[in-house]
Amino acid sequence: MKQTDFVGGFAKGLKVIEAFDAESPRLSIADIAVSTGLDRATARRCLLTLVELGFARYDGKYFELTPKVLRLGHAYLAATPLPRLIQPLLDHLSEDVGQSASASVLEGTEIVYIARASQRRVMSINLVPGSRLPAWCASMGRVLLAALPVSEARAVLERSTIQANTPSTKVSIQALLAELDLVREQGFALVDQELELGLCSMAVPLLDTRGSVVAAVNIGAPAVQMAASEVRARYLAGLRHLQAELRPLMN
Amino acid sequence: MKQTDFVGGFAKGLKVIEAFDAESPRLSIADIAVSTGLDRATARRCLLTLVELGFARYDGKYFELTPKVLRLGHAYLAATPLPRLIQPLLDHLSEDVGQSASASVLEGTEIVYIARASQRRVMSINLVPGSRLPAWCASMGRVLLAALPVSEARAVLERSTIQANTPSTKVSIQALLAELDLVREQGFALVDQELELGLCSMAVPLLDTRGSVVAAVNIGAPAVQMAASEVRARYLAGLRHLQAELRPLMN
DNA sequence: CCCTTAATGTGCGATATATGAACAAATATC
DNA sequence: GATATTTGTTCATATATCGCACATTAAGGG
Repeated sequence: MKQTDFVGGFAKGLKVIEAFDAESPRLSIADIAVSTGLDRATARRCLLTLVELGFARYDGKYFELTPKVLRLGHAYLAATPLPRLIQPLLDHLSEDVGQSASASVLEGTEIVYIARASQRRVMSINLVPGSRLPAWCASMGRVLLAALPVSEARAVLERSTIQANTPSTKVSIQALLAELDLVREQGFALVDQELELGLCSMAVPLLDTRGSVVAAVNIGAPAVQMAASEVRARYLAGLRHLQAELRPLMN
Repeated sequence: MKQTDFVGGFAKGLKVIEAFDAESPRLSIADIAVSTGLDRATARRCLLTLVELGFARYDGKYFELTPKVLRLGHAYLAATPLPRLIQPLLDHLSEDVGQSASASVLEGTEIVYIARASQRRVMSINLVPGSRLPAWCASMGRVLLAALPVSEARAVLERSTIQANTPSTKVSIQALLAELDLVREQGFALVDQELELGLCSMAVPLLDTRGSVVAAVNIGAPAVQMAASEVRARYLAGLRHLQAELRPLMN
């Protein structure tokens, strides 16, 4: 790529949008300049541009994003075949088994939810398309990591911030790599309360017609109601069925 | 705003992202140039920038967005207090009544979903935060329009593309304005199969501590199970309760 | 209340970007 | 298979942006 094929102002503006998060929903010009590393003047121009376009509001002191930015994320969901194809299958599966079902893809060290059919909430946090979880401790993350060459999977794990969320959490890279071997061998991942107490989740990979892993799908169940072995017995068939249904549609 | 306080390259790049939608998930450089009105050279530079940043992929012919763009929309959901405050209340309400509950805000002529707790699917389309519906025919849209000065509400209606979705759909601006008067008077909107056959939905406005309408919340029910009058009898109290719970939190 | 410190706004030269035309390459049409 | 048409890429140049330094305003402290 040539130097002239890159629009710096665009890249900087996107960094500004990404600077807004839960810890800092309202940001001043100086805040943005610090967190993005941009010059204050540049940050200010990007912010005023966002305001002008209706993506942000300004009260003279602080900027905040408007719901219009959801348009951008939605452009992906509306435009990409995979989320649209998966959604009805997830709905069906979720209703069949009476538990929440989700689909996600790998993005760096995290999984990104691209579709979800939710039943009663089990997890402490609400998941919607666009939500992210660390790959190493999520069932779909394990499935997606297992699909990578071992060296790449290891590289992702080494870049991840690994910490024990519960007493059961596997935290050593060695243990996680061994787990990925197991996942690869059996064709599914079962995570029993490693992410959150009371949550047991099982995932399988989704393949396209060429056999490449394009996403993962999972079912989450309250661990108080059933043991991990029961989760496997009850939900594996449904997941495999969805896997088989989707495959011919993806090419 | 001064001329120099606007970053053209940023604005053009955002237009490029918005150019992707369900009808055109994969776009060539020329496609983008046409749909955005940008010069082909400029469109190309924006697209290559997106690829460089990981927001898009390029196979040498067509561009498509990657899940990374969900980051942008999610920046709003994570950063804005309203969606985060409403979500647990919606979960609770939804579970109580056994129907889906949602919250949305007005954006031009459309409502944008900012939070949702879904039960079994009633509507034909899947709704997630970021989804949009025309305001004039949705219960939350009616509530949000009713909160505007009449002249503004009329202006929005006149800009809207109004069409009969079902035999019950109110399509005349006059009828819709009368409906808004009723909504304003009774403090809620009840839409009985005007958007989609078999769907009945009721909404109330959400106010902040100063009494301004900041969003709307609704419950959707299958019309085959219950008449509109029953929807009102069963769900109004729950909606009002949520309304009262949220108000002191919004300032 | 004044002084200090920090944050925001502004003008300007250096630098990077947008433009449209020209060319090359690939498709479509006949 | 030759021609027309669309598409992608490159280039020179006019133009807009960037980042710095300075001016201005607001905030905090004694």
